[in-house]
Amino acid sequence: MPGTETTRPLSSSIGDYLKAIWALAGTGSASTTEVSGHLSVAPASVTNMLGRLQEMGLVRYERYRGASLTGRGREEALRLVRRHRLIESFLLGHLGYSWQEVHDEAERLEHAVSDEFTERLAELLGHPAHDPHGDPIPAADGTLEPDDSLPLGEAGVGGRVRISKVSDESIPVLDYLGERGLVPGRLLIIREVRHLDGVVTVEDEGGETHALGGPLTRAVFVREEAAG
Amino acid sequence: MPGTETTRPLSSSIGDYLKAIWALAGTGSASTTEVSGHLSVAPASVTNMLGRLQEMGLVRYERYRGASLTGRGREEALRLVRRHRLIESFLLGHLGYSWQEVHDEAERLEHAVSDEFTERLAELLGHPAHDPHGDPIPAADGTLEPDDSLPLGEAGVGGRVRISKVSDESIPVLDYLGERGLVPGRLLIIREVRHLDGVVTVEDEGGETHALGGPLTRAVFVREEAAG
DNA sequence: GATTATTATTAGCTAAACCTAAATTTATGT
DNA sequence: ACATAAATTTAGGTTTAGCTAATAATAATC
Ligand SMILES: [Mn+2]
Ligand SMILES: [Mn+2]
Ligand SMILES: [Mn+2]
Ligand SMILES: [Mn+2]
Repeated sequence: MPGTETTRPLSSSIGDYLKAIWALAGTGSASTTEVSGHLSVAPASVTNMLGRLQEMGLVRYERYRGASLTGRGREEALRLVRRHRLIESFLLGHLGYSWQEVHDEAERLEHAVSDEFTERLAELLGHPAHDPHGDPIPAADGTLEPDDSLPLGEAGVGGRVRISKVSDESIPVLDYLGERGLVPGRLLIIREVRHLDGVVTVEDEGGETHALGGPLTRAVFVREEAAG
Repeated sequence: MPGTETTRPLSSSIGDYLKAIWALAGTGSASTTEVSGHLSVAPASVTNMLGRLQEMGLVRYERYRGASLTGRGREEALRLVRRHRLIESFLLGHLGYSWQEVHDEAERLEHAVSDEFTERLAELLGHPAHDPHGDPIPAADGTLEPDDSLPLGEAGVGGRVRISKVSDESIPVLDYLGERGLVPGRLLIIREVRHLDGVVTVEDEGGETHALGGPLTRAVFVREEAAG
Protein backbone atom coordinates (compact mmCIF):
# COMPACT_ATOMS: atom_id res chain seq x y z
CA MET A 1 0.00 0.00 0.00
CA PRO A 2 2.10 2.95 -1.15
CA GLY A 3 1.17 6.36 0.20
CA THR A 4 0.10 4.89 3.52
CA GLU A 5 3.19 6.00 5.49
CA THR A 6 1.60 7.52 8.58
CA THR A 7 2.80 11.12 8.46
CA ARG A 8 3.17 11.96 12.15
CA PRO A 9 2.84 15.62 13.03
CA LEU A 10 5.92 17.78 12.66
CA SER A 11 7.64 18.87 15.87
CA SER A 12 7.42 22.44 17.09
CA SER A 13 11.15 22.92 16.43
CA ILE A 14 10.70 21.93 12.83
CA GLY A 15 7.78 24.29 12.53
CA ASP A 16 9.78 27.17 13.91
CA TYR A 17 12.61 26.54 11.44
CA LEU A 18 10.16 26.55 8.53
CA LYS A 19 8.54 29.74 9.76
CA ALA A 20 11.97 31.32 10.18
CA ILE A 21 12.99 30.54 6.61
CA TRP A 22 9.65 31.81 5.37
CA ALA A 23 9.93 35.03 7.39
CA LEU A 24 13.54 35.64 6.40
CA ALA A 25 13.45 34.67 2.76
CA GLY A 26 9.86 34.06 1.66
CA THR A 27 10.27 32.23 -1.61
CA GLY A 28 14.05 32.85 -1.71
CA SER A 29 16.71 31.21 0.43
CA ALA A 30 17.98 31.89 3.92
CA SER A 31 21.54 31.39 5.18
CA THR A 32 22.62 29.39 8.20
CA THR A 33 23.53 32.53 10.18
CA GLU A 34 20.27 34.22 9.37
CA VAL A 35 18.27 31.27 10.67
CA SER A 36 20.63 30.94 13.62
CA GLY A 37 20.07 34.57 14.56
CA HIS A 38 16.32 34.45 14.07
CA LEU A 39 15.86 31.40 16.28
CA SER A 40 18.71 32.00 18.75
CA VAL A 41 20.15 28.60 18.01
CA ALA A 42 23.86 27.88 17.36
CA PRO A 43 24.90 27.81 13.67
CA ALA A 44 26.07 24.22 13.99
CA SER A 45 22.61 23.18 15.17
CA VAL A 46 21.04 24.94 12.21
CA THR A 47 23.31 23.15 9.74
CA ASN A 48 22.23 19.89 11.27
CA MET A 49 18.53 20.69 11.19
CA LEU A 50 18.63 21.95 7.60
CA GLY A 51 20.03 18.58 6.60
CA ARG A 52 17.16 16.83 8.30
CA LEU A 53 14.55 19.14 6.78
CA GLN A 54 16.02 18.38 3.36
CA GLU A 55 15.67 14.63 4.01
CA MET A 56 12.06 15.22 4.93
CA GLY A 57 11.42 17.12 1.72
CA LEU A 58 10.52 20.34 3.49
CA VAL A 59 13.49 22.34 2.30
CA ARG A 60 15.96 22.55 -0.55
CA TYR A 61 19.42 22.85 0.96
CA GLU A 62 22.88 23.14 -0.54
CA ARG A 63 25.93 23.15 1.70
CA TYR A 64 27.31 26.67 2.21
CA ARG A 65 24.46 27.99 0.09
CA GLY A 66 21.47 28.23 2.40
CA ALA A 67 18.01 26.71 2.30
CA SER A 68 14.68 27.50 0.64
CA LEU A 69 11.24 26.06 1.29
CA THR A 70 9.72 23.35 -0.88
CA GLY A 71 6.00 23.38 -1.55
CA ARG A 72 5.34 21.20 1.47
CA GLY A 73 7.64 23.31 3.62
CA ARG A 74 5.91 26.50 2.65
CA GLU A 75 2.52 24.93 3.20
CA GLU A 76 3.45 23.92 6.72
CA ALA A 77 4.96 27.34 7.47
CA LEU A 78 1.79 29.08 6.36
CA ARG A 79 -0.37 26.74 8.36
CA LEU A 80 1.55 27.83 11.44
CA VAL A 81 1.44 31.49 10.48
CA ARG A 82 -2.32 31.23 10.09
CA ARG A 83 -2.61 29.71 13.54
CA HIS A 84 -0.26 32.23 15.06
CA ARG A 85 -2.13 35.23 13.72
CA LEU A 86 -5.58 33.91 14.56
CA ILE A 87 -4.43 33.15 18.09
CA GLU A 88 -3.00 36.65 18.45
CA SER A 89 -6.32 38.09 17.32
CA PHE A 90 -8.16 35.98 19.88
CA LEU A 91 -5.84 36.91 22.73
CA LEU A 92 -6.31 40.59 22.02
CA GLY A 93 -9.97 40.56 21.18
CA HIS A 94 -11.37 38.06 23.68
CA LEU A 95 -8.88 37.68 26.50
CA GLY A 96 -7.84 41.29 26.93
CA TYR A 97 -4.17 40.79 26.20
CA SER A 98 -2.19 43.86 25.16
CA TRP A 99 -0.66 44.35 21.78
CA GLN A 100 2.78 43.55 23.17
CA GLU A 101 1.89 40.38 25.03
CA VAL A 102 0.18 38.39 22.32
CA HIS A 103 3.22 37.31 20.35
CA ASP A 104 4.96 35.07 22.92
CA GLU A 105 1.80 33.26 23.88
CA ALA A 106 0.92 32.63 20.24
CA GLU A 107 4.45 31.40 19.55
CA ARG A 108 3.80 28.45 21.88
CA LEU A 109 0.12 27.86 21.21
CA GLU A 110 0.53 27.69 17.45
CA HIS A 111 2.19 24.28 17.93
CA ALA A 112 -0.40 22.87 20.31
CA VAL A 113 -3.72 23.65 18.65
CA SER A 114 -5.32 21.35 16.09
CA ASP A 115 -6.68 22.30 12.68
CA GLU A 116 -10.11 21.77 14.16
CA PHE A 117 -9.38 24.33 16.88
CA THR A 118 -7.93 26.76 14.39
CA GLU A 119 -10.94 26.73 12.10
CA ARG A 120 -13.43 26.99 14.92
CA LEU A 121 -11.45 29.91 16.28
CA ALA A 122 -11.48 31.60 12.88
CA GLU A 123 -15.23 31.17 12.88
CA LEU A 124 -15.57 32.68 16.37
CA LEU A 125 -13.46 35.66 15.30
CA GLY A 126 -15.46 36.20 12.11
CA HIS A 127 -12.63 35.20 9.76
CA PRO A 128 -10.46 38.29 10.19
CA ALA A 129 -8.14 39.23 7.32
CA HIS A 130 -5.40 40.74 9.47
CA ASP A 131 -3.88 40.11 12.87
CA PRO A 132 -3.47 42.82 15.54
CA HIS A 133 -0.10 43.90 14.10
CA GLY A 134 -1.63 44.30 10.68
CA ASP A 135 -0.13 41.14 9.22
CA PRO A 136 -2.38 39.33 6.75
CA ILE A 137 -3.77 35.99 7.92
CA PRO A 138 -3.20 33.16 5.41
CA ALA A 139 -6.40 31.46 4.28
CA ALA A 140 -7.17 27.89 5.34
CA ASP A 141 -6.22 26.71 1.84
CA GLY A 142 -2.75 28.24 2.14
CA THR A 143 -3.39 31.35 0.05
CA LEU A 144 -1.77 34.54 1.28
CA GLU A 145 -2.66 38.02 0.16
CA PRO A 146 0.39 39.66 -1.46
CA ASP A 147 1.77 42.49 0.62
CA ASP A 148 2.53 45.73 -1.21
CA SER A 149 3.33 47.86 1.82
CA LEU A 150 6.79 49.25 2.41
CA PRO A 151 8.89 50.22 5.43
CA LEU A 152 8.40 53.80 6.55
CA GLY A 153 12.11 54.37 5.97
CA GLU A 154 11.63 53.84 2.24
CA ALA A 155 8.59 56.04 1.78
CA GLY A 156 8.97 59.34 -0.07
CA VAL A 157 8.84 62.69 1.67
CA GLY A 158 5.64 64.74 1.47
CA GLY A 159 3.39 61.72 0.97
CA ARG A 160 0.30 60.79 2.94
CA VAL A 161 0.59 57.20 4.10
CA ARG A 162 -1.41 54.82 6.26
CA ILE A 163 0.23 52.40 8.68
CA SER A 164 -0.56 48.94 7.35
CA LYS A 165 1.41 46.86 9.83
CA VAL A 166 4.03 46.90 12.54
CA SER A 167 6.72 44.30 13.05
CA ASP A 168 5.96 42.12 16.06
CA GLU A 169 9.60 41.16 16.66
CA SER A 170 10.55 43.58 19.42
CA ILE A 171 8.47 44.26 22.52
CA PRO A 172 10.13 47.61 23.36
CA VAL A 173 9.41 48.77 19.83
CA LEU A 174 5.76 47.70 20.12
CA ASP A 175 5.55 49.44 23.47
CA TYR A 176 6.87 52.67 22.08
CA LEU A 177 4.67 52.65 19.00
CA GLY A 178 1.58 51.59 20.93
CA GLU A 179 1.92 54.39 23.45
CA ARG A 180 2.08 56.96 20.67
CA GLY A 181 -0.80 55.51 18.73
CA LEU A 182 1.38 54.51 15.82
CA VAL A 183 -0.73 51.44 15.07
CA PRO A 184 -2.16 49.86 11.92
CA GLY A 185 -4.83 52.09 10.38
CA ARG A 186 -3.22 55.37 11.46
CA LEU A 187 -2.79 58.08 8.82
CA LEU A 188 0.56 59.90 8.63
CA ILE A 189 2.14 62.69 6.64
CA ILE A 190 5.86 62.32 6.04
CA ARG A 191 7.52 65.63 6.90
CA GLU A 192 11.20 64.77 6.55
CA VAL A 193 13.39 61.86 5.48
CA ARG A 194 16.95 62.57 6.60
CA HIS A 195 19.27 60.27 4.70
CA LEU A 196 22.24 61.18 6.90
CA ASP A 197 20.99 59.17 9.89
CA GLY A 198 17.83 57.56 8.53
CA VAL A 199 15.56 59.54 10.82
CA VAL A 200 12.05 60.01 9.43
CA THR A 201 9.77 62.70 10.81
CA VAL A 202 6.04 62.16 10.48
CA GLU A 203 2.92 64.01 11.56
CA ASP A 204 -0.09 62.05 12.74
CA GLU A 205 -3.80 62.77 12.47
CA GLY A 206 -3.76 64.61 15.79
CA GLY A 207 -1.06 66.97 14.60
CA GLU A 208 1.65 65.33 16.73
CA THR A 209 5.07 64.92 15.11
CA HIS A 210 7.31 61.91 15.67
CA ALA A 211 10.99 61.62 14.73
CA LEU A 212 11.75 57.93 14.24
CA GLY A 213 15.21 56.36 13.89
CA GLY A 214 16.27 53.36 11.82
CA PRO A 215 14.98 50.54 14.04
CA LEU A 216 11.57 52.20 14.22
CA THR A 217 11.29 53.12 10.54
CA ARG A 218 12.13 49.51 9.71
CA ALA A 219 9.39 48.25 12.04
CA VAL A 220 6.56 50.42 10.69
CA PHE A 221 5.10 49.52 7.31
CA VAL A 222 2.89 51.86 5.31
CA ARG A 223 0.87 52.12 2.13
CA GLU A 224 0.41 55.29 0.14
CA GLU A 225 -2.95 56.84 0.72
CA ALA A 226 -5.09 58.08 -2.13
CA ALA A 227 -5.20 61.89 -1.89
CA GLY A 228 -7.94 63.11 0.45
CA MET B 1 22.38 34.08 46.29
CA PRO B 2 20.44 31.03 47.48
CA GLY B 3 16.95 30.61 46.13
CA THR B 4 17.90 32.13 42.83
CA GLU B 5 18.11 28.86 40.88
CA THR B 6 16.09 29.65 37.77
CA THR B 7 13.29 27.12 37.88
CA ARG B 8 12.66 26.43 34.21
CA PRO B 9 9.17 25.23 33.33
CA LEU B 10 8.48 21.53 33.70
CA SER B 11 8.14 19.52 30.49
CA SER B 12 4.78 18.26 29.32
CA SER B 13 5.89 14.67 29.94
CA ILE B 14 6.66 15.46 33.54
CA GLY B 15 3.32 17.17 33.90
CA ASP B 16 1.49 14.15 32.52
CA TYR B 17 3.27 11.82 34.97
CA LEU B 18 2.31 14.04 37.90
CA LYS B 19 -1.29 14.20 36.71
CA ALA B 20 -1.33 10.42 36.30
CA ILE B 21 -0.14 9.81 39.85
CA TRP B 22 -2.67 12.31 41.13
CA ALA B 23 -5.51 10.74 39.15
CA LEU B 24 -4.54 7.18 40.13
CA ALA B 25 -3.64 7.68 43.75
CA GLY B 26 -4.55 11.17 44.87
CA THR B 27 -2.65 11.55 48.10
CA GLY B 28 -1.65 7.87 48.19
CA SER B 29 0.92 6.13 46.02
CA ALA B 30 0.78 4.68 42.50
CA SER B 31 2.70 1.69 41.20
CA THR B 32 4.91 1.53 38.14
CA THR B 33 2.41 -0.59 36.21
CA GLU B 34 -0.48 1.67 37.08
CA VAL B 35 1.34 4.71 35.76
CA SER B 36 2.58 2.70 32.80
CA GLY B 37 -0.98 1.70 31.91
CA HIS B 38 -2.42 5.18 32.42
CA LEU B 39 0.13 6.87 30.19
CA SER B 40 0.71 4.04 27.69
CA VAL B 41 4.42 4.14 28.37
CA ALA B 42 6.62 1.06 28.97
CA PRO B 43 7.18 0.13 32.64
CA ALA B 44 10.93 0.56 32.28
CA SER B 45 10.41 4.13 31.10
CA VAL B 46 8.22 4.84 34.09
CA THR B 47 10.85 3.53 36.52
CA ASN B 48 13.34 5.86 34.95
CA MET B 49 11.07 8.88 35.08
CA LEU B 50 10.02 8.26 38.68
CA GLY B 51 13.69 8.38 39.62
CA ARG B 52 14.06 11.73 37.92
CA LEU B 53 10.90 13.12 39.49
CA GLN B 54 12.24 12.08 42.88
CA GLU B 55 15.51 13.97 42.19
CA MET B 56 13.44 17.01 41.32
CA GLY B 57 11.52 16.79 44.58
CA LEU B 58 8.18 16.28 42.85
CA VAL B 59 7.61 12.75 44.04
CA ARG B 60 8.51 10.38 46.89
CA TYR B 61 9.66 7.15 45.32
CA GLU B 62 10.90 3.90 46.77
CA ARG B 63 12.14 1.13 44.50
CA TYR B 64 9.53 -1.58 43.98
CA ARG B 65 7.14 0.39 46.16
CA GLY B 66 5.58 3.04 43.95
CA ALA B 67 5.52 6.83 44.06
CA SER B 68 3.43 9.50 45.77
CA LEU B 69 3.31 13.22 45.12
CA THR B 70 5.17 15.73 47.27
CA GLY B 71 3.61 19.11 47.99
CA ARG B 72 5.28 20.61 44.95
CA GLY B 73 4.28 17.65 42.81
CA ARG B 74 0.66 17.90 43.82
CA GLU B 75 0.69 21.65 43.28
CA GLU B 76 1.94 21.23 39.74
CA ALA B 77 -0.56 18.44 39.02
CA LEU B 78 -3.45 20.60 40.17
CA ARG B 79 -2.22 23.55 38.16
CA LEU B 80 -2.46 21.36 35.07
CA VAL B 81 -5.83 19.95 36.06
CA ARG B 82 -7.14 23.48 36.48
CA ARG B 83 -5.91 24.40 33.03
CA HIS B 84 -7.26 21.22 31.52
CA ARG B 85 -10.75 21.68 32.88
CA LEU B 86 -10.97 25.37 32.08
CA ILE B 87 -9.84 24.67 28.53
CA GLU B 88 -12.45 21.92 28.18
CA SER B 89 -15.11 24.36 29.34
CA PHE B 90 -13.97 26.91 26.80
CA LEU B 91 -13.90 24.44 23.94
CA LEU B 92 -17.44 23.34 24.67
CA GLY B 93 -18.91 26.71 25.55
CA HIS B 94 -17.23 29.00 23.04
CA LEU B 95 -15.89 26.91 20.18
CA GLY B 96 -18.76 24.49 19.76
CA TYR B 97 -16.80 21.33 20.46
CA SER B 98 -18.76 18.29 21.49
CA TRP B 99 -18.58 16.68 24.86
CA GLN B 100 -16.46 13.87 23.46
CA GLU B 101 -13.94 15.98 21.58
CA VAL B 102 -12.78 18.35 24.28
CA HIS B 103 -10.52 16.00 26.22
CA ASP B 104 -7.81 15.35 23.64
CA GLU B 105 -7.45 18.98 22.67
CA ALA B 106 -7.21 20.00 26.32
CA GLU B 107 -4.61 17.29 26.96
CA ARG B 108 -2.23 19.10 24.62
CA LEU B 109 -3.18 22.69 25.31
CA GLU B 110 -2.83 22.38 29.08
CA HIS B 111 0.96 22.27 28.56
CA ALA B 112 1.15 25.21 26.20
CA VAL B 113 -0.90 27.91 27.88
CA SER B 114 0.57 30.31 30.44
CA ASP B 115 -0.81 31.14 33.89
CA GLU B 116 -1.76 34.49 32.42
CA PHE B 117 -3.81 32.79 29.73
CA THR B 118 -5.42 30.45 32.22
CA GLU B 119 -6.59 33.19 34.54
CA ARG B 120 -7.87 35.37 31.73
CA LEU B 121 -9.75 32.39 30.37
CA ALA B 122 -11.26 31.69 33.79
CA GLU B 123 -12.41 35.30 33.83
CA LEU B 124 -13.97 35.00 30.36
CA LEU B 125 -15.82 31.87 31.42
CA GLY B 126 -17.08 33.43 34.63
CA HIS B 127 -14.99 31.25 36.94
CA PRO B 128 -16.92 28.00 36.51
CA ALA B 129 -16.79 25.50 39.37
CA HIS B 130 -17.07 22.37 37.21
CA ASP B 131 -15.91 21.28 33.77
CA PRO B 132 -18.26 19.81 31.15
CA HIS B 133 -17.82 16.31 32.54
CA GLY B 134 -18.78 17.51 36.00
CA ASP B 135 -15.25 17.42 37.42
CA PRO B 136 -14.52 20.19 39.90
CA ILE B 137 -12.05 22.84 38.71
CA PRO B 138 -9.22 23.46 41.19
CA ALA B 139 -8.97 27.09 42.33
CA ALA B 140 -6.04 29.26 41.26
CA ASP B 141 -4.53 28.85 44.74
CA GLY B 142 -4.49 25.05 44.43
CA THR B 143 -7.56 24.35 46.54
CA LEU B 144 -9.83 21.58 45.33
CA GLU B 145 -13.37 20.94 46.47
CA PRO B 146 -13.59 17.47 48.06
CA ASP B 147 -15.64 15.06 45.98
CA ASP B 148 -18.28 13.06 47.81
CA SER B 149 -19.92 11.50 44.79
CA LEU B 150 -19.81 7.76 44.20
CA PRO B 151 -19.88 5.48 41.16
CA LEU B 152 -23.37 4.47 40.08
CA GLY B 153 -22.36 0.87 40.65
CA GLU B 154 -22.04 1.49 44.36
CA ALA B 155 -25.30 3.35 44.85
CA GLY B 156 -28.14 1.68 46.73
CA VAL B 157 -31.27 0.46 44.98
CA GLY B 158 -34.41 2.54 45.21
CA GLY B 159 -32.59 5.82 45.73
CA ARG B 160 -32.99 9.03 43.78
CA VAL B 161 -29.61 10.23 42.60
CA ARG B 162 -28.28 13.03 40.44
CA ILE B 163 -25.41 12.52 38.01
CA SER B 164 -22.54 14.64 39.33
CA LYS B 165 -19.88 13.69 36.81
CA VAL B 166 -18.87 11.31 34.08
CA SER B 167 -15.39 9.91 33.53
CA ASP B 168 -13.75 11.50 30.50
CA GLU B 169 -11.40 8.57 29.87
CA SER B 170 -13.26 6.75 27.12
CA ILE B 171 -14.75 8.38 24.05
CA PRO B 172 -17.14 5.51 23.20
CA VAL B 173 -18.48 5.67 26.75
CA LEU B 174 -18.98 9.44 26.49
CA ASP B 175 -20.69 8.95 23.15
CA TYR B 176 -23.09 6.42 24.54
CA LEU B 177 -23.96 8.43 27.63
CA GLY B 178 -24.24 11.70 25.75
CA GLU B 179 -26.68 10.25 23.22
CA ARG B 180 -28.96 9.08 26.01
CA GLY B 181 -28.79 12.28 27.99
CA LEU B 182 -26.96 10.68 30.88
CA VAL B 183 -25.00 13.85 31.61
CA PRO B 184 -24.10 15.76 34.78
CA GLY B 185 -27.18 17.28 36.36
CA ARG B 186 -29.55 14.48 35.28
CA LEU B 187 -31.81 12.99 37.92
CA LEU B 188 -32.13 9.19 38.10
CA ILE B 189 -34.04 6.60 40.07
CA ILE B 190 -32.18 3.35 40.65
CA ARG B 191 -34.54 0.49 39.80
CA GLU B 192 -32.25 -2.50 40.10
CA VAL B 193 -28.70 -3.36 41.13
CA ARG B 194 -27.90 -6.88 39.99
CA HIS B 195 -24.84 -8.08 41.84
CA LEU B 196 -24.49 -11.15 39.62
CA ASP B 197 -23.19 -9.20 36.62
CA GLY B 198 -22.99 -5.65 38.03
CA VAL B 199 -25.73 -4.36 35.75
CA VAL B 200 -27.58 -1.37 37.16
CA THR B 201 -30.98 -0.36 35.83
CA VAL B 202 -32.02 3.27 36.18
CA GLU B 203 -34.97 5.37 35.14
CA ASP B 204 -34.38 8.93 33.98
CA GLU B 205 -36.56 12.02 34.28
CA GLY B 206 -38.27 11.28 30.97
CA GLY B 207 -39.30 7.81 32.17
CA GLU B 208 -36.73 6.02 29.99
CA THR B 209 -34.94 3.06 31.57
CA HIS B 210 -31.31 2.22 30.99
CA ALA B 211 -29.52 -1.01 31.89
CA LEU B 212 -25.86 -0.22 32.37
CA GLY B 213 -22.99 -2.72 32.65
CA GLY B 214 -19.79 -2.49 34.70
CA PRO B 215 -17.76 -0.17 32.50
CA LEU B 216 -20.67 2.27 32.36
CA THR B 217 -21.60 2.14 36.03
CA ARG B 218 -17.96 2.82 36.86
CA ALA B 219 -17.94 5.86 34.55
CA VAL B 220 -21.05 7.55 35.92
CA PHE B 221 -20.80 9.23 39.32
CA VAL B 222 -23.81 10.29 41.34
CA ARG B 223 -24.84 12.01 44.54
CA GLU B 224 -27.90 11.13 46.57
CA GLU B 225 -30.68 13.57 46.01
CA ALA B 226 -32.66 15.01 48.91
CA ALA B 227 -36.19 13.62 48.67
CA GLY B 228 -38.40 15.67 46.35
C1' DG C 1 46.39 36.79 -6.04
C1' DA C 2 47.60 35.99 -1.34
C1' DT C 3 46.00 36.95 3.14
C1' DT C 4 42.62 37.62 6.39
C1' DA C 5 37.97 37.55 8.03
C1' DT C 6 33.55 35.61 7.93
C1' DT C 7 30.54 31.91 7.46
C1' DA C 8 29.52 27.22 7.59
C1' DT C 9 30.41 22.41 8.48
C1' DT C 10 32.23 18.48 11.02
C1' DA C 11 33.25 16.02 15.15
C1' DG C 12 32.18 14.82 19.49
C1' DC C 13 28.96 15.48 23.65
C1' DT C 14 24.68 16.10 26.46
C1' DA C 15 19.89 15.61 28.04
C1' DA C 16 15.13 14.24 27.68
C1' DA C 17 12.06 10.59 26.71
C1' DC C 18 11.15 6.97 24.97
C1' DC C 19 12.07 1.60 23.65
C1' DT C 20 13.25 -3.86 24.14
C1' DA C 21 15.33 -7.70 26.41
C1' DA C 22 17.43 -9.58 30.42
C1' DA C 23 17.86 -9.77 35.31
C1' DT C 24 15.97 -9.24 39.78
C1' DT C 25 12.71 -8.58 43.42
C1' DT C 26 8.31 -9.20 45.45
C1' DA C 27 4.02 -11.61 45.79
C1' DT C 28 1.23 -15.93 45.43
C1' DG C 29 -0.26 -20.62 45.69
C1' DT C 30 0.22 -25.03 47.33
C1' DA D 1 8.91 -23.04 52.66
C1' DC D 2 9.47 -23.20 47.68
C1' DA D 3 8.35 -22.80 43.18
C1' DT D 4 6.19 -20.09 40.01
C1' DA D 5 4.08 -15.88 38.43
C1' DA D 6 3.87 -10.99 38.28
C1' DA D 7 5.90 -6.62 38.87
C1' DT D 8 9.86 -3.89 38.66
C1' DT D 9 14.39 -2.54 37.70
C1' DT D 10 18.80 -2.67 35.07
C1' DA D 11 21.32 -2.66 30.89
C1' DG D 12 21.89 -1.13 26.56
C1' DG D 13 19.73 1.32 22.57
C1' DT D 14 17.37 5.18 19.70
C1' DT D 15 15.74 9.79 18.24
C1' DT D 16 15.32 14.70 18.69
C1' DA D 17 17.37 18.85 19.43
C1' DG D 18 20.44 21.25 21.24
C1' DC D 19 25.73 22.63 22.62
C1' DT D 20 31.16 23.74 22.02
C1' DA D 21 35.54 23.48 19.74
C1' DA D 22 38.04 22.53 15.73
C1' DT D 23 38.24 22.61 10.78
C1' DA D 24 37.13 23.90 6.18
C1' DA D 25 35.06 26.75 2.62
C1' DT D 26 33.76 31.16 0.86
C1' DA D 27 34.05 36.10 0.69
C1' DA D 28 36.47 40.40 1.36
C1' DT D 29 40.62 43.18 1.50
C1' DC D 30 44.98 44.79 0.46
MN1 LIG E 1 6.60 28.80 17.62
MN1 LIG F 1 1.43 39.30 14.71
MN1 LIG G 1 -1.34 16.37 28.85
MN1 LIG H 1 -13.03 16.77 31.91
